Amino acid sequence: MRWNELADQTCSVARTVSVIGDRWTLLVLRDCFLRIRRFEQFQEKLGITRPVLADRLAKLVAAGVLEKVPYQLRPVRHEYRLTQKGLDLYPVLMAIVHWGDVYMTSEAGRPLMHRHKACGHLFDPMMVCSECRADLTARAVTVEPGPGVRAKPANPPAGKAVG
Amino acid sequence: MRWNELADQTCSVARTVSVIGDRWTLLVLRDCFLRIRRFEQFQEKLGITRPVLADRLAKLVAAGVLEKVPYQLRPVRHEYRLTQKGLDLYPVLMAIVHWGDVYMTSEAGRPLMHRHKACGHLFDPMMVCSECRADLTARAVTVEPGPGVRAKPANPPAGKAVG
DNA sequence: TTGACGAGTTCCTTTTCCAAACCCACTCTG
DNA sequence: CAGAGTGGGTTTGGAAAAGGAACTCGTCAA
Repeated sequence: MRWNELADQTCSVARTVSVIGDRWTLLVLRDCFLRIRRFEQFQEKLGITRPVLADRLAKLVAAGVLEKVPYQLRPVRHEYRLTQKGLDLYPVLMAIVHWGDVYMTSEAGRPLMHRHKACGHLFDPMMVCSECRADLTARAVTVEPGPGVRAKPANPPAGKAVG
Repeated sequence: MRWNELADQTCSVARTVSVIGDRWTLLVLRDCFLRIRRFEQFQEKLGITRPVLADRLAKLVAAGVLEKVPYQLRPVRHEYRLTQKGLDLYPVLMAIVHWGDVYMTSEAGRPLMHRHKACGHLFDPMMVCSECRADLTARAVTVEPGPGVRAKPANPPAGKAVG
């Protein structure tokens, strides 16, 4: 299966992975959330090669995750900003950061802390059920087919998730 | 930067990406959460080639995300199960699924629905602040250096996240 | 008119990935 | 007990992607 076939699958994970399922793309997005916006900044901070960076940025723009905004004319220069679609990837990035903080941190401790402006506290991200707001775990969830199940269901018709 | 250098970075995203930042790995994990456990099942459901599947499973086992458990002897056969470390990737997968449901779903609707056993409702996953339990957005969070900032800080010393 | 800057391209080498086929231990069937 | 079947992988080359360094293209400033 090639990258472009992924997007055609009847599975939200496959479709999302077709956009962000690449190591460099995820690192570029991390930097976007840390307010990096310009080609040279990305290149220096990431240590990514220029051709790969140009390719990833173009793909993210094509996917509607970033937009290219001119910040000066003569010569025209652009910066890359997260769109709302891109901002909505925040939970994905935060979930990744949190897992890394828990399982991949050196003895020195986590490299970055997060503070919630609204309540003022340092916090960890938590995933909860939208209906009852209880903490979510894999074992507490079952899956059911939705209206979009069709053709080649990469997902099974039904069943518990994990056991 | 090569894959193995990623894990050495002072950044939880980079470290996590060194484990799961690969399209096949994410799809394998998706299937793990859907209770797929055996080599042949993964291979058939994913359409992944055998060498790549063997490689990804071995890496996930090495990373402690999956464990190889014998389910029969003579001939000995193993299945791959999520460890606690692997189960804790659930928020990452759910965040990915949710974003795909919102932005990548065809007109037919989402392919899979999730039901929370505890409350009985179909739900969406939400990310909230562990301290005040309010919904989290990128704009509501600032980052600060933690104790693990050192050497080559791939993260800036401080600053708001997005604005 | 030479340099510098920002944002990319081009070109070539090295890795990594993929597809099909092959292998191996063991069991079952005739 | 020969041959086929099963589960779980390797081996082997060709295709795609990543890495590295240099080059291009407007524009301005010295």
